[in-house]
Amino acid sequence: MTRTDPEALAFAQHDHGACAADALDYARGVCEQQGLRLTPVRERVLQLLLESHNALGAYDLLEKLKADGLGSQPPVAYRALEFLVAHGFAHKIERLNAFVACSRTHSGHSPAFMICRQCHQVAEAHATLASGKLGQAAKSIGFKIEKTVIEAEGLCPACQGSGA
Amino acid sequence: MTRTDPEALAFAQHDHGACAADALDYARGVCEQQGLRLTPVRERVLQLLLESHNALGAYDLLEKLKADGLGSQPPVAYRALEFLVAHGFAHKIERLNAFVACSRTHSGHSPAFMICRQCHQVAEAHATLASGKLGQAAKSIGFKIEKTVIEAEGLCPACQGSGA
DNA sequence: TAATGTTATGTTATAATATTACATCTCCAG
DNA sequence: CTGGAGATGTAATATTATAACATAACATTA
Ligand SMILES: [Zn+2]
Ligand SMILES: [Zn+2]
Ligand SMILES: [Zn+2]
Ligand SMILES: [Zn+2]
Repeated sequence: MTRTDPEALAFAQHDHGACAADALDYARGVCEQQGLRLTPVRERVLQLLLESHNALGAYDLLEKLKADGLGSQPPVAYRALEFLVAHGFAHKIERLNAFVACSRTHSGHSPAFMICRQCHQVAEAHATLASGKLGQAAKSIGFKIEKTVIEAEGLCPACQGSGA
Repeated sequence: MTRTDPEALAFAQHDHGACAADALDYARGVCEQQGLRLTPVRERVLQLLLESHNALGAYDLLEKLKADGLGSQPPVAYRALEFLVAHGFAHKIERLNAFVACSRTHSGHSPAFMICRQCHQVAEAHATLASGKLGQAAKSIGFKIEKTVIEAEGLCPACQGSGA
């Protein structure tokens, strides 16, 4: 339940076992508090997402669920993802049509992502779009922003070193 | 070839006939200058995108191409779109898996979009992500941004009025 | 002009992503 | 218990996208 909240964790050296365990504990705690049901399928999908900082497609997850004896048809994966995304435990990366576990503790945050095109890791940062250039443009013309997709693609520090 | 460059044109009242005609002329000029081939299929797809400020899916376009006797299989549409996107005459809206014509004159710009969830119009603005919060985070951790996806979803001014 | 290489198009097939619809099961409130 | 709500299982299908290969159009130059 008590998690640190660094920017771009995925590209920093860190104890990922603890990183994943903390995130899972945090999700369990939030669900308990809010009366949400972190069912076996949902929890397993979150665990799978937490295994790395890479984005996983619904069908990648589905294969692993199947291996666990937990449903093998697309809706099983999509429904679990829908729950996780709706409650902020995971995010969809639109650029990749794939999903990552959330690495933050705030609920109701608007995340931004850095996607490494080489190692495919995805780091999450917090974006305050409303304050940026687009936010200003939106305000000035009267567009009411409800949700944002902010994804940067490029090379992570490690991959820049290794002859990219 | 000489186009004005307002922010969020789609949500402002404007002479859309001229808007589309100018964009097409502009694309023709750029192609001539740069030795790019704006072939019939490519030009037709651009025209179709320019007919409105709504995003069109590849299969929407394909139907219209078929009606024109211009190829009816997915690769025809996807290849034309690939050309248009590569040269900055169109953009993909990742959130919608659909495409819009570019409404700007700069080449090499990094666009941002406002998508109205009600009327489905898409307005383009110019985003300088590198200068915003995410840009700072990227710089501080050494992530090298090559491309950005910035899309805001919400309600345009007109749709806020009409009981949304 | 004819030969050649290159780019664009046409076409078939298939992959990858996502949703609809409906039957069944589980859990809890009453 | 029993009814209702939410979650899961499953089949079928829709939507988006690409791979692979054949042909056509166009340019260069012999
Ligand atoms: Zn980690
Ligand atoms: Zn990387
Ligand atoms: Zn217009
Ligand atoms: Zn609108």
